[in-house]
Amino acid sequence: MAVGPQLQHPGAEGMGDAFHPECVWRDVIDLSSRWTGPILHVLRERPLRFFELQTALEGISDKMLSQTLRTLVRDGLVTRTVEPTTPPRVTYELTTLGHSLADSLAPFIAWVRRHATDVLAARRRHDEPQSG
Amino acid sequence: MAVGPQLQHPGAEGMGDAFHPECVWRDVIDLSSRWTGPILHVLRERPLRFFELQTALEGISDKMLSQTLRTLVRDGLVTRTVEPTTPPRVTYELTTLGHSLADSLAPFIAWVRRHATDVLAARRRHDEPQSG
DNA sequence: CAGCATCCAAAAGGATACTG
DNA sequence: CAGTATCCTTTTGGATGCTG
Repeated sequence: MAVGPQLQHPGAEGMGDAFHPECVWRDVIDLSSRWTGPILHVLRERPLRFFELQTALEGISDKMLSQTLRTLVRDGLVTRTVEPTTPPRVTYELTTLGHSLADSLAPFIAWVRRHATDVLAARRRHDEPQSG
Repeated sequence: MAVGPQLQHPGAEGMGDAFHPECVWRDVIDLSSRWTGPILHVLRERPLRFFELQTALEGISDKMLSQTLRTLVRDGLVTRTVEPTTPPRVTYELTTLGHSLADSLAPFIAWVRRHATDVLAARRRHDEPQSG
């Protein structure tokens, strides 16, 4: 997704850097990763420990959870806090930046909740044989 | 991303169907596809022809453009109109549903515009060697 | 509990060539 | 112009086994 200036009408010269490959949103926040969105979303409510995230995100593997969390930490969206107990207790929490991102995703999530059935219905309609 | 009811606090029994695999947003609207978001976004301004989309979306291949558009049409988010001229003139346009989706994505896009530098800076800070 | 390493299967997606 | 078909590389991400 473009992160450049607002799109001029396509075809015009004014496209500017709106859609340069480097500006595609994927390079900034990788929503294309299966779990980035869900993790940001569950962390909105409160900080969570590793195993709590794993529970909340039914089906995520260790690998993907820690991998996605590492990216989020690296990008300044989530903090990782270790209490050096035995066993260790590691807590993940949204930063201010992460919160603002998660908030910006809320309308989209609400849209999916509200319109999932519409999309599914359209898909069914499209796929069913055009019999007379 | 969950499309179920609002998340209860994770770990509680009330998780309901919030994160069932079937409810992950990817199954409803595939934002994880590299081009779904960008296409929806450029179509917000006005209907576009195939080659106009290709121009606006610098770098997209024929294959990915037609493939992504087909999915969008199938899901009732975009209409495809063919004028049977020679050569044919095919126009893509957001449906009402598609517009509401694109609108719901706007805050996220605005966030990326505003905070891309923050993320990039955090990433640089994280990656640079922890020298003294 | 909180992970990392390795291996492997599946999906995404670009390049190229061809069609009505 | 507006695609489709095929090939092939890259990326994603699950499974399994091991560690402090």
